[in-house]
Order: sequence, then C-alpha cells, then structure tokens
Amino acid sequence: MADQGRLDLGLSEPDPVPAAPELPPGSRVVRVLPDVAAIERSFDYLVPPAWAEDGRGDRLVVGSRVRIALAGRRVGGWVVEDNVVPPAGVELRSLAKASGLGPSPEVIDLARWASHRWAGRLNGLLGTASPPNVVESLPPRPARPTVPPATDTWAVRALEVQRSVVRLPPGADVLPLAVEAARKGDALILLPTVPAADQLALRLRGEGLPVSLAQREWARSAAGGLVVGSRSAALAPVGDLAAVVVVDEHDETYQEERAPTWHARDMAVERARRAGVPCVLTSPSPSLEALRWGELMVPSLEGERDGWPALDLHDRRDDDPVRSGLLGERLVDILRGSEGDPVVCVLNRRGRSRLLACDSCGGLVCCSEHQAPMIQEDADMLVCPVDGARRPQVCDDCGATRFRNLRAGVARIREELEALAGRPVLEVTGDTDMPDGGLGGHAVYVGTEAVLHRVRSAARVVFLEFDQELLAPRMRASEQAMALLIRAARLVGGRSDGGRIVVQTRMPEHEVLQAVLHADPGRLVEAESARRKLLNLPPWSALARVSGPPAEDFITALGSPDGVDLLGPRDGAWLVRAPGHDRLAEVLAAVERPKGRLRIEVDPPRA
DNA sequence: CGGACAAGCTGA
DNA sequence: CAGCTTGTCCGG
Repeated sequence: MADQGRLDLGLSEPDPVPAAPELPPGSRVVRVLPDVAAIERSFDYLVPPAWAEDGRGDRLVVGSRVRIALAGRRVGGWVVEDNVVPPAGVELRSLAKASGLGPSPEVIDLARWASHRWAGRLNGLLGTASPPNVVESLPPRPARPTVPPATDTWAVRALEVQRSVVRLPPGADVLPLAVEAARKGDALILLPTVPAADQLALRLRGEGLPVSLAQREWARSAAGGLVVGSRSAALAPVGDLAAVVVVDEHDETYQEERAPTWHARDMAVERARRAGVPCVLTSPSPSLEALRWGELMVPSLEGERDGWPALDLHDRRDDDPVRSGLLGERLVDILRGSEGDPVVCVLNRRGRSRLLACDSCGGLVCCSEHQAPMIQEDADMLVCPVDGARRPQVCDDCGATRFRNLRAGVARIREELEALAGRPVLEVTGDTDMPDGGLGGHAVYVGTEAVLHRVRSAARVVFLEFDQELLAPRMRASEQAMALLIRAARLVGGRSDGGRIVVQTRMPEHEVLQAVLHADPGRLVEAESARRKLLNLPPWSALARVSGPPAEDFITALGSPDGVDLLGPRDGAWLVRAPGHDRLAEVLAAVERPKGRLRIEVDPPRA
C-alpha cells in the first residue's frame, strides 16, 4: 500500500467501496482509532444491533470511547467517524463495549490539525483530550454567574480584540483577565504549571465563578463554566467556548517534550481561531511568536516599571578571572544578609569542577595531547575528557600543584559561599524534595535553576554566572535567559516593593540584561527579532529536527522540496527548514516514514 | 502493542 | 531437522 508509512489521521480508506454483501442492511459501521501508541491506523467495526434498542447506540458518537477486539485482544479506542462504508473483503467485528464519553468532534478536529502541524500521532493527543476515567454522562450545566463589572480596563480591552498579547510585568495579577473572560461565557484559561492553575482556580471560585480543573474534572469542564489548567488543558473539553487566555505564554513548559512536541499556546490560539472567539496571551516578555501573531498591549508603562525588580549588574570584566573565582567581592554583604534574607544564588551547573586554572601561573590546565581542559576526578587526579587519560595534578607550565576552580559546580560553590557568608548554605537541585508551598527557613540557598522553582520567596536572587545563559548555543538562549530573570523577579517582587536581582556578567550591555534593567522587554524583541530574521530562524521560518536511526533514510526520501532547506547532520540529527508551518507539515507528511525509531520534533525545543 | 509466522542459528 | 532466537508484518 502506497501510504503505509504515513500518519493516519483517522481518515484512511478514502475510496468509496460498496459494502460487503454479507453486511445486513441497515447496519451501522464506525471507524475506530485504537488507543495503542504503536498503531496509527483506524479500523472499522459494526455497532451491535442490540445497542440501537437500549439507547447505547444513540450515545455512541464521534469521540466516544469504545473497546474493540484487535488482533486477539481487547484495547481501547475512539470513534473517529460514524456511518462509514467499510472496504470490501474485510470481515467486520462488533464493538466490544462502549466506555463513555470522549473528546468532542471539535477537539478531535483540533487534535487532527495538531497531529499534522507537529507531525506526530493522533492517538496520543486524543488520550490527552480524553477523561482519565469513564464518564457516562455530564453533570448539569452550572448556572450562568453574575460577574461584577470589570475595574481593570486593560482586561476589558484585551478581550475586545480577537488576538491580543498583553505585556504584564512579572508580579502582575491575571485574576481580572480571567474574570473578564468569564463575562464572555465559558472560557479556557491556561497556566504553565498545575500548582499555578490550582491556585487561580481556587481564587476564581472565591469570586463565585463556576470553575473546573481541566483533566481532573473532565466531566465538569465539559458541562460548562471556566476551565483552568496547564498544558494538557488546551485539549480539555469546554462547554460553549467563548474566550481563551494563555498566561505566561513565553513559558517553555507549554511545549510537550515527547513527540509530537506540541505547544499549548499554539494549540490554544488555533482552538480560539476555529471557535471564532477572542484569545489573549500574557507574558512579562512576550515571545516573538506571540508578537507576530497578535496585537501588543501594554496596560501601563508605569506599572511595568514598578512591577519589574531593580537589577544590579556586577560587571566582572574588571576582576582578575583567576584570582576572584566565581564569587565577586560585592557579593559579601548580600550573602551576609545585610540586604535581607533569604538570598538565592543560581548556578546552572551540576557536580564538581570542570575547568581548572593553576594557582600560581594562572594557566588553564589542559591535556597536552588534546588541548582539552582536564577534569578533576578526585582530590589529586586529572582526567582528559577526550581519551580518559589520567595524570597527577601538576601544572605543565610551572610544576605547581595548587589549582583554582574557574567553573565550580554547585556542590563546590556551596562550600565557598558558606565560607564567604559565614552561615549555612542549602544546596537545592532538581532532586531536592519540595515541601508544600516551597522551601523556606534557610538564609542562603544555592542551586541550578531548579532553586527558582523550589524556594517560596527571596529578598535577593543572585545569578553567579549569567553569561553561559546568554551565550548558550541555542536559538532561544536569550528568551530562555529572560525566562530565568522573570522567575527570579517573581521571587523578589517588583522594585516598588524593594525587589532586586543581582547578575554577575561580563556582558552588561546584552539586550536581555538591558531589557530588565530598564523594565523594557521591547529592547530584547528588537535585537532578537532582527537576529532571527537575518538567520532565517523562527518565527521567520519553521523548523523540524529529525533524529533516530532511520533519520538519514527519511531525509534522503524528502528530496529537495521547493523552499525547504535541509541542514545537517549534526549529532546524528538533521534540521528541516521551511518558510512556514503549513509548508513544513506538508513536506514532512509527504514522505513515507521508514520503520524504526524516527523522532521528528517540530519547533525543536533545543535547536 | 503483542501475536503469528518466517527466516536464520545451533547442536547432535 | 527440531528447537530456539530474531525480525517483520499486521490487526477491521
């Protein structure tokens, strides 16, 4: 079959074939997509005639969850098409069981669109769109709430346009926007994390609004009212969708890491477009994607200035790189608590030293054969990262045996911070357990960026080495660096409340830092937008990263379609670049997929 | 995914 | 050539 390797969007068997003669007249046949990750085809089943009499037949609609016999076992699935004419020559089996409600036809169509847009399988998306347990019927629709007239005019204005991007400073409250969305009717409100969604849901309930949590309260969401949730909520049922709000649209947690790497912001935008309802994206620093899509609105420049913390740039270019290590002298007072506690220090690295300099001559300790920086394995052995050769810890140039860390990991820096602060310092990593409400009670914390998620609040956040964020070899390095500063800003509060962030850097003129310094995210946009345009990167193009053992075959099969560049291979992966997402999706879908573990990441998160 | 079946390897 | 592993195909 010619399209064997292609993705089935639940609409296979396009040729109208006469029904098999053995099918009794009046039989109802439905097309079912199995809920099995590896199966991307749909199959036809007979609706048991008995169901027509007891009402089960009426409840069976496109989207319904069913159980089917497939290759000798029972699996779940979704009805993706009703009243189909099955291809000739197949002996139909009957549906084994009806297992309740599933996504609406609108959400199925949306998922189909997403499956094409992100070149991935439909059944995973339908799984996300389905209730976690069997739902036989919906609760009654909640009474329409009486929403008090809005006091925040920006929220009203934001929902008056179909596509608006609201630039709100880090500390701003989105509650007025959610309430205003509720005035429109049933609204979908997305937040980056589940705790943030839970908290907003609680506050909206406090306002007397009917709110349900997406996924966990699937049936209530489908019945009506406000639906609040994180990424997966973009596919949640909503009664009668009247508005969509995506809070902190810049946040990368909106993108699914596994293929299909769909993005909840883009999904929500498309959902609103299809429903013809207004969609509002908010962010302290809107993404280029958002700005290209909608109309930018800045409620108050004054509010924005007050809402960002002050930024202290510690320019380290004047310091002796060898002598002063990672901790500049200006940090001492902060670490000792003279500007308030707690102090949160961020260093995006794990483990111990990666880069050593001789204490007496200042030279970098490199492998004489490969010129690569040696790694300190234990107290007195060095290891070459290229071939693993070991040698004793002695400087090649001067024979000294004392070294200094230029790139200490978090574990080492904790000890140094403790010495400098003269008080205990708690190390926080991604593995550190987080108590409810976040960590508290310590005076000084140090950790990778995970520390920004785990500590409740801070008097100061110090980025010990920010340049690696600014210079990271990733397309979105600047936006990601900005996202870190936004997180930090939320821990310390706005400048009007004394909020202050400290950044040690050798690039104080970098647009990310300048944007925060002047509480003007537009400065980042100008520079970043020009750079991306020059390099023909998103949002001025659309990218997909293709990897896995069959990647080469796939790329070869793509050929050289019009307007499409193939870049690579690099680390066994290729980049496919097209002028836009329509073209990209079209090109990726046009080719048979070689078997094997092919991974296609559209909008690759780490390109 | 998981079963069916076919093609390849091993051992006496 | 049985008995087993490994690979490929396919499901209504």
